[in-house]
Amino acid sequence: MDKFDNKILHELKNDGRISNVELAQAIGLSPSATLRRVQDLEKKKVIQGYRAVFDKEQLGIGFVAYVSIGLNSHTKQAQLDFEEHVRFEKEVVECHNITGANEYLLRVESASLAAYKRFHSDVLGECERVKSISTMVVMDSPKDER
Amino acid sequence: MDKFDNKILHELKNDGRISNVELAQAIGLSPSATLRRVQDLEKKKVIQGYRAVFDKEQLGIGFVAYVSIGLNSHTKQAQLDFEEHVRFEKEVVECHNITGANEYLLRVESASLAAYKRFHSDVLGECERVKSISTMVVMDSPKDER
DNA sequence: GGTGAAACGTAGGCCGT
DNA sequence: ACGGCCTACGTTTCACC
Repeated sequence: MDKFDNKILHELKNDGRISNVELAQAIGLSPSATLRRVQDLEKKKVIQGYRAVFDKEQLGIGFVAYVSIGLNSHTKQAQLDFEEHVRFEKEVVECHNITGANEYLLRVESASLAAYKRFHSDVLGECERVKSISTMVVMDSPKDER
Repeated sequence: MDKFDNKILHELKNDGRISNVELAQAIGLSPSATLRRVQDLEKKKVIQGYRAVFDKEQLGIGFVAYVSIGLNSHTKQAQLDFEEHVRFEKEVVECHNITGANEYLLRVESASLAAYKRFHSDVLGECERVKSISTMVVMDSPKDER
């Protein structure tokens, strides 16, 4: 992990589809050496993959919220039950197990407030393990580098 | 935005570097038609870009937390001051303006707990607008599709 | 790490529906 | 307006230095 590798990661973060020749001249190495490094980083799983990023509004995602969830039991089984409950809900984009007053923090992306209400009642409200739900609606994201 | 476009987006979310010919056969169209659609989606900014995703642990990110921030003033100026304060902090990966008891939710990625402590004291503690700080340490992320 | 050449993919014009 | 075919061009990839 020398400065060339760091440059590679920097470039690939900005543009995951940059061509190998462009990448090579951006970091100051030949295309073949660059390719070997990239392949090596992929093999070592430093680079886990590549993803396209989309405009949520144009895809009909008009409502984003972080939802803090408290469970009624602190057992491992309760956690597994809850995780299973949200795993296949496509509106749940992230699920984090956190420290603090509540056990979980979700990022939920819905089409609208109405759609979120449905999610709130039908998914979260129907999970027996859920004790408390606290919704933080995202009004703006002045920084989002993920 | 028909079913072909949706398939394209689905494939590019899974693998942003899939080749056009592979993408074409995955969605059941010819390469040229596929390419035109992809270029069109890029032009319309439905596809905003492509990014490589990395293994944070291998890059020395051993500590991730969501931090809820309350300000001591609800004015627009206070918000702008705070946003400016975190904009150039590279440990702050996300900054969301939210509804609820506190105004902001940050995602912070640090090398270690010690590094986070430094961030907590030197960055957040030194911002005069900040009234309350509540840290939720991420212990696990059973789902993270971003 | 660099060079070169073969294999492969891209990108755009053209035609048919 | 949209998909398929064809082809020149560029890029990737690998054996070799």
